[in-house]
Amino acid sequence: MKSRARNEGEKLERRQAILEAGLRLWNETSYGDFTMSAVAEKAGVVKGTLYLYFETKEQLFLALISDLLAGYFDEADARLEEGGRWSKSRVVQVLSDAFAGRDAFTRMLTVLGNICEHNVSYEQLVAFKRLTLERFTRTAGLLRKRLPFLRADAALRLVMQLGALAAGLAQVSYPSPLLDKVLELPDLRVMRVDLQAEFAAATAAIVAGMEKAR
Amino acid sequence: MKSRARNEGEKLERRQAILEAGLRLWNETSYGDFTMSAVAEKAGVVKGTLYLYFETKEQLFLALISDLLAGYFDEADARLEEGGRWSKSRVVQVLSDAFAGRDAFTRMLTVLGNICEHNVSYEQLVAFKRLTLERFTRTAGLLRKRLPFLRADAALRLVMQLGALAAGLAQVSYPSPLLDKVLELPDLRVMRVDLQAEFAAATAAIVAGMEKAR
Amino acid sequence: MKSRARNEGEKLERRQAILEAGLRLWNETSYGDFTMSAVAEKAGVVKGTLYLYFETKEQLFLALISDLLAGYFDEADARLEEGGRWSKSRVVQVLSDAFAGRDAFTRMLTVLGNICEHNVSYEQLVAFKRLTLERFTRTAGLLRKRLPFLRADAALRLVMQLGALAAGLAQVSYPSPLLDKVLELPDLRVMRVDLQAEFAAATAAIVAGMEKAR
Amino acid sequence: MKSRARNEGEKLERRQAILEAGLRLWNETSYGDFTMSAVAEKAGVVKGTLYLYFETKEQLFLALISDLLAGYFDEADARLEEGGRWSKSRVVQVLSDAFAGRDAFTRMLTVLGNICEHNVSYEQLVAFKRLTLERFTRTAGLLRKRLPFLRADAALRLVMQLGALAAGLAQVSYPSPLLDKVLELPDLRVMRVDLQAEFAAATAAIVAGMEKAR
DNA sequence: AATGAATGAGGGTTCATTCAT
DNA sequence: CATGAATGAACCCTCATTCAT
Repeated sequence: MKSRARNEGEKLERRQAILEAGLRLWNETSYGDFTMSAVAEKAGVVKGTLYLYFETKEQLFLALISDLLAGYFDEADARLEEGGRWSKSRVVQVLSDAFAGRDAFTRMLTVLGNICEHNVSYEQLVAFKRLTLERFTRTAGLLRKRLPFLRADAALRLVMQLGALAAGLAQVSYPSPLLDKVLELPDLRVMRVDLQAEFAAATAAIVAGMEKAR
Repeated sequence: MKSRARNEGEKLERRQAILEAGLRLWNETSYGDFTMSAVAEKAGVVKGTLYLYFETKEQLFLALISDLLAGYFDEADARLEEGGRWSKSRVVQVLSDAFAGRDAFTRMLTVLGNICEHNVSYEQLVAFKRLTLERFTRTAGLLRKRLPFLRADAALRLVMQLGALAAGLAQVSYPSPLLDKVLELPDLRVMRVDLQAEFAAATAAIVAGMEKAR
Repeated sequence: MKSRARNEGEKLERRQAILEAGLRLWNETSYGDFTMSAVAEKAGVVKGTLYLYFETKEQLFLALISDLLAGYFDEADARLEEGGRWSKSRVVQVLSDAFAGRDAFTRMLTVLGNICEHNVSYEQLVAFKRLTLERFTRTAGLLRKRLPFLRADAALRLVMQLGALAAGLAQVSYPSPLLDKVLELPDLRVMRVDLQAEFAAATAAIVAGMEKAR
Repeated sequence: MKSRARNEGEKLERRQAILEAGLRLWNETSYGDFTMSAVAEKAGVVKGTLYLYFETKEQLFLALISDLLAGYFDEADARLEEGGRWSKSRVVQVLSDAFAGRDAFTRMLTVLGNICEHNVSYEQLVAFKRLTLERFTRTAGLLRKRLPFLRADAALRLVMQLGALAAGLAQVSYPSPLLDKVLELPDLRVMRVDLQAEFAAATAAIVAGMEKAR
């Protein structure tokens, strides 16, 4: 990729191209193998170039996760704004459906904590947390429209709990090849977790419980 | 610690001493600083010695988490077996109380996924998953006694969901020093999570929801 | 600084502006932090532009040192040409006074050797050495007028020795922050060196010795 | 070099072997090419091994220079303790003779300042400065015996000034191949400096001057 | 059984320089 | 003439693991 990004727009494109390369890599490997060398290679770029667009590996990663986060909430929000009759189960469906095909996102939730511990600047972290909060808040607002029994603070809390739930389920839902083999043992098959299904079930329970609690 | 472990019993003791050293280290540092050198130093032993008792770093870590896991469930189970009147809220209380003072455990849930992906043998992983399943099952059984509306499969599912929830909440509950500073910003304070409280709330909702669904 | 230098004069001006920026930077940082990016930034210019005026970093540095060298000798020479009665001690005074406020110069002597070893062209080096020799010779001539016992070769030798002395003293006179702290230890305080004072003392001794040797 | 250093003595030997490799490298290259990879290669050892013996590159370098410093002063001191009649010129001779064959040492003086600025710990720097002061003091003591007109403080000052002189002369005495070619030009030949000769001349002058000043 | 010196492969990052625009 | 994105080579250093002792 020798062509140069000449203006602001092209710089953004290049940045995006790097992120896409990072995403492709992430889809193939675990965090341990997510190295800057590998990202550079995937992007057809030299390692140093990466540092023109991202100050550290962690910042790149944070940008990646920000995009994926936005992707999930964009879809969920869009569907929450659709018309028709709304029931609890439809809400649950929407929220869990939005995970479909977003393995990269959910797997990333898994390592998020570890990333934020190192090599990210205060400003970057603030920006990321603000972004997260913003999306949480927006979605919480939509949820209140669809689930009128929710109060404002309960709605935000619900989103945060669902986020944690998704992150936790992700931990066990994406077995490494080895774990995958392990879970083929008859007695262990029950430990297999289908993120979407389990998320839907737990979410349904939480929502139902919240309504009951009023 | 130059004395040699001459028999099986002494070997086990030494192994346990290493694990305790590892735990002490884990209480002081993050996964990034959890190096074999550091464990060895804490144990008053030399790096090579570690490999007489654990094939890899990950196996050591898995042993550590197994102990902590057992610790949590030992407490929860013991309290679930106590007498008196049982209500949903008492169950919830017991489950969330058992997290108190178990930061090492919850923090470890955070990195569990990443560990299991690398450098652990098939047998080790089988053993770990079997152990987990065993504890899950036992506790699920106790829960059925305390929450009679639960069916067998629902009880196990509940335990797994709660496990995921705890892991997910842990991700956001143990901020690094930097993140801690970030979360002092007034607008971001709401992103702070108290693992026990949030776990209790979500668990209550899930349990309530499950009862309703019958 | 987007305006273009259209003619020879403007090119020289721009070149000078870069050198001044380099000097400002040098006054703030050590050689390790003297990067082309930093120079460019200080000059309000882009990295590539630097290379329109200087072939390499070292050439830029050499130009900088040439200016500073000239500055020192301009002052010393001017004062050596003043009237009045001349004594050895007045000569010594003049030579050491000229260092006052020239930290940038003396600090640069410190790295001169390392620079000349790399990345400078034959022509550049010839030019620099000729410049140096020229200034040495001119000042040596003035010294002969003020210290009549000096012979021509002795005068030049004196200047060269004083140059070396200054360079050597500079090495120890500009402690890094860490070294500065080290030299606060009572027993090490004696290792602190005041360039001007020490230079004056040694110069006085050398001059006296040369007179005695006749 | 696969054999292992088994005990303290052998560790010291290995450490010494690394330093000797470093010295050999230093004799062939400039500081810019003095990399840990190169040292490792010269020592027939892997890069990581170096870090078993030295915490940083700079510490290794400091150890190297400490050895060379000791070497110079060992020789100078030994000769200053010899019997016979002592004159100023014999003292001067001894001090400048001790530089013979010590190019590595004098060249190192050249970069000393730059090294101490980075990546050396407080303790290391203190140790190095104490070592230096110790040798300075010891030699100053011997000088007083040989040059009875020297007072204690003057003797130490003399040593420090001679040190600076040597460092400064070294800067110009070890031309890179390119500079060497430059100094073949007839008009620049006079800029060539013979460290020993020039050091002797300046030292003679300083000593003479100090005597005169009493 | 215990040691700990040595390995080796790579980690992230920096920077002088180039060259397409 | 000026730009600045891209390069590429090297930098120092880390660490899980091995194996001679």
